[in-house]
Amino acid sequence: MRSQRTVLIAPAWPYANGPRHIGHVAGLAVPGDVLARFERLRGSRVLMASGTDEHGTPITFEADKKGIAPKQFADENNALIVDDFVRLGMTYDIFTRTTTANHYRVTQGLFLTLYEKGYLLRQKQMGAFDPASGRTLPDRYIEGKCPICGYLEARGDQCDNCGNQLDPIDLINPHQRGSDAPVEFRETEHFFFDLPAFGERLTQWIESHDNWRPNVRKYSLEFARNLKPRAITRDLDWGVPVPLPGWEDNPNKKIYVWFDAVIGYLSASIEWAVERGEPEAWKDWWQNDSSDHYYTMGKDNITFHTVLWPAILMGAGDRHLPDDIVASEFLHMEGRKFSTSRGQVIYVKDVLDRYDADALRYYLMIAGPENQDTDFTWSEFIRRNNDELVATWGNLVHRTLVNAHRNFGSVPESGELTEPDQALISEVESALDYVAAQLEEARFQNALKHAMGTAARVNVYLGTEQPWHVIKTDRGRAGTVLYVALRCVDNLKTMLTPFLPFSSQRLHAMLGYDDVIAPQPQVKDVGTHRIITGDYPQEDRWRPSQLESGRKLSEPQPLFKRLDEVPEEGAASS
RNA sequence: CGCGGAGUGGAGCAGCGGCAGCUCGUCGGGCUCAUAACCCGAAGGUCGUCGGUUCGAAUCCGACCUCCGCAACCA
Repeated sequence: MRSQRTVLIAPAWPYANGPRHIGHVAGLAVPGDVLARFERLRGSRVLMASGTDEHGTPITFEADKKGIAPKQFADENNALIVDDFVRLGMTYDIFTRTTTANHYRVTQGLFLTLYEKGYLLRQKQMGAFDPASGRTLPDRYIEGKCPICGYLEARGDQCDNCGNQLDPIDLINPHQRGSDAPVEFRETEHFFFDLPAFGERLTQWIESHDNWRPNVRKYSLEFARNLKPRAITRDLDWGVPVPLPGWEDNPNKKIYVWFDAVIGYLSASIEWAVERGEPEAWKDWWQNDSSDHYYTMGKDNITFHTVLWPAILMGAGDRHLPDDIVASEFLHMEGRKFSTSRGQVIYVKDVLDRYDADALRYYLMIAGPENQDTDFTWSEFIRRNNDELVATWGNLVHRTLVNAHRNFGSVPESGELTEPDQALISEVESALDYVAAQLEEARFQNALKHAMGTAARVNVYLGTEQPWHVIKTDRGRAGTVLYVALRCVDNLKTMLTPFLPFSSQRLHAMLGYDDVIAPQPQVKDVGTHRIITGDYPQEDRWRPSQLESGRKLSEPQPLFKRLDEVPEEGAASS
């Protein structure tokens, strides 16, 4: 009897400044969904909560360029991202937004708690402003002549020519990026979060997590060793209002986007609980020592989840800290880093318009940047699909089902099992345990490779036993071989369901089952906004197949499509 | 000397102290139930460079070279 785990899956919040490319979903969304599906399949109580991150200067900047309000810009991008994620089969229990009343309330509540406990410091600093709007200008939105090397287009934070770190106020002739608009420097007052107050606790806490990937651990420790108070308010008209007298009504003071974005994990959990009519249910995850919290993200987001967010949680008190930080590296395309500004992008939508979600999910999990930066190429995508997904797994399923369906129409009776029969079954069944152990540690590639390798073993078994020959002379034995193969396929289906939910559900039906093994998310309108949610079964089915003889098999259809065309490079770029 | 990651057969990756592995590709063979799919065998690497520790190093240590990331907004 396995004890039920209570698991929070917290994929990083995509920024609503445009559609998502495949690098985004490789790091945060797909790994999170694989974990969530796996945990639900083994009966864990799962809450997967995320949403779009919609505040901050870049949103206002992009909205201004398009001549629309920030909220409208965020609305449009949220809709695009929601669409991508639903098509990818991301089973969020809730995927919401940072522009909801609930999120504002939770963020302001945490702000006030930290304020009352004395963790927020007021400090004056020099800030850069756009004189026209009064908004903060982030360093990288300022350009000017480098005071060190004289390069004309040095950015406020760094000179791309000489590589020196700069302060925007030192630039000669500073102006706003992409225009001649002037930059104004003036004194401004902000709240700073007293991170140094948590330095020691953070260091100890990080050191205690030897299960984290080494780069996450080392990088975070280094960061935690050198903490400075960090601004959590900005001069901006777009964001969560600062909940203090004199600030609340100031149209140009808002909470800094990084602070409100990480709070989303908690606020979304609360929204989910309220939405389902159990307003206290979020506490089972957040005020429960024995729950497990997995955060999935790209490597550039590590310190937000290992230092800043934990510090906020420590400051607030009585909230569960992250348990595992599943940070991926970066995905490049055709040798170059993805870059929206350079048009070097493949959007999720463009892939899904042409290929099945499972093909993309497979590629991202088997060849994605789990341990190091990897390079996405179309030819490799096609090859992985054809040589691995179609040839190994798809073909095993198809040849097994075709033989069984054609000759028996249902799961055949099993005669006495030979030693090879039993050896194969036990090998496949032990793969269930191995894959589970790997997934528990977020070692996706190991898990998936092992499952695929096991599928190859079943192909060898069929090649050796040759039921299509044996049936001419010994129908009983042929039936037994196919029974063994079907049971193995059934087990492999279980292992692969977290990775390949769409095809696994179809296979499930072909094997004669009529229930849902791989549920899919839905979009729900909750009045003020739309969320991704779903009703996902959570029962322990990560167990050896009990496939019974006589179960009717339906007409087998190929699980995956073989792809012939290699698209031209950049075909999906825009 | 800012900090952290990574450099392994043609391609993509795993291994991280004990004869160098996997998938694909290539070559040869087998099979033909299956989406020209499946199976067997072979060739191919002095594991970025140089030095050190060790009975023994891809694996530990040092130096160097190359690539990537870094406090928000391209994950």
